[in-house]
Amino acid sequence: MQRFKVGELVVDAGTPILMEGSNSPQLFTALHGMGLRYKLLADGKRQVVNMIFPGDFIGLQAGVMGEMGHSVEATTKMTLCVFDRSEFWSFFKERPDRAFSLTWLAAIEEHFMGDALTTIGQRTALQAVAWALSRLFIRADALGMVTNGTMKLPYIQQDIADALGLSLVHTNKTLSVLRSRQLAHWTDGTLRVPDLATLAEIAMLDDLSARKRPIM
Amino acid sequence: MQRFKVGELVVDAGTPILMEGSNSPQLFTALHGMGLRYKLLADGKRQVVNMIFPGDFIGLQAGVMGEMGHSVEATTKMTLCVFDRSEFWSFFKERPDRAFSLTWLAAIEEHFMGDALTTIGQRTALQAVAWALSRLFIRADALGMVTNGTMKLPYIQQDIADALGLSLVHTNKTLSVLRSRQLAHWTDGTLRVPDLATLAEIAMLDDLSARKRPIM
DNA sequence: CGGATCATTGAAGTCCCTCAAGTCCTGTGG
DNA sequence: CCACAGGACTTGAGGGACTTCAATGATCCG
Repeated sequence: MQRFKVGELVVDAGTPILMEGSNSPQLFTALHGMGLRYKLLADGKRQVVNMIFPGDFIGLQAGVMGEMGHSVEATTKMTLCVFDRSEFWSFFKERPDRAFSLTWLAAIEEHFMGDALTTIGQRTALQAVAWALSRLFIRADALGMVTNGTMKLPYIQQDIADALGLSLVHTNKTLSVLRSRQLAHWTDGTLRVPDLATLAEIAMLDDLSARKRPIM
Repeated sequence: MQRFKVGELVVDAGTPILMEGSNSPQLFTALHGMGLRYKLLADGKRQVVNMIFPGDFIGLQAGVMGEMGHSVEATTKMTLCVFDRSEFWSFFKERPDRAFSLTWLAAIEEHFMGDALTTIGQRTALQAVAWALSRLFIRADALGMVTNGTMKLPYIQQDIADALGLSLVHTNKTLSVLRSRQLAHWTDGTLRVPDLATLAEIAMLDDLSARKRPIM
């Protein structure tokens, strides 16, 4: 990958990285920090499409379709590995193994979004929040970001609300239910999950293992 | 592609094609007919993830991850082009251009699902139904399946309801609103859209053009 | 100290869901 | 040929999960 790497980029929390509809000349891999993918509607409503963890590839749609379907923003300070979009094609020709990995990543993303769709469409608020926290926790655990059953979760309640299609108020109340049931304590940017099995059961999550991901 | 093509398959309406969690040895491209991608929840709820049109590739997730994230079912009689999953990798090595197309398709799918997520999460029932019908109509138009402002739409109301996370009853009532406003008449498997611009405006759809798609 | 952001809580309202009938159509079998 | 069952669509009524409105407290910062 070094051949295609242009450099590294460090951005502050809150920095926009890619804009929906844009055709960025640069693609990224998140090295440190966390971010947010989201779409904005004409009336100002926001749908959070996904959370970005270290290792995530950013800009696949721009690379292959020439246009992003969502915006990307840093939630914490992030450092990004920068690639040149113009090298994208030669990448496919010269490194079929890496091209395969890229497609794999795209498939994982599609898989996740089908799951998210099911959550928003079919799960209740309690199930949905439990689902979101479970997924985040499992993902973080696979990355070694969990110690003593706790992890850094640097988002605000509005982010989760926008991810689940719920109002901020109801998200808050739902979180407090999970807290009172001793299933998930998320305060001050730290999430503690004492009983993942029960949380996942509420979420109707059938697979507690993290999906294997290729790294770009 | 002929090299990888194993044969053709004709299935009746209602036939399951791929199952969630399965690792099918075969991948498909839809040649004729229409289908449905969906996920089932433990409590029996169903989320329709996408509608399948002629030209759609089926089984990418199985091809690359070894496991489908959703089930696929034929809604009408379908004829499928069958590929061998075991050839998938050599495909990437020998035909980087086609591999690129495949990734492109995956990106399009991801793009669509982000849009769908936004619909279910943020749009009202009326906007959501308008969005769904607009998308279907635009997609069909791009495939030449629209004549005189009408197209075949061989789904039932429950399918759309499950796609939008709405109840059947409310979907029905919302459809009748669009009908009374002369914006979309969908009866007997035929959809007529006399005023796409207005329908799309209700849906807060900003792009009336169909996305260019590579064919596998 | 004023302003901004975020979390929290109570109260009122509404969009949508569930329940319940009833119609229409098709296919099936006596 | 008619009775019956099943599936899809339709419509009304009531209830509930969630939204919106509103106010408060906590924390941080220039």
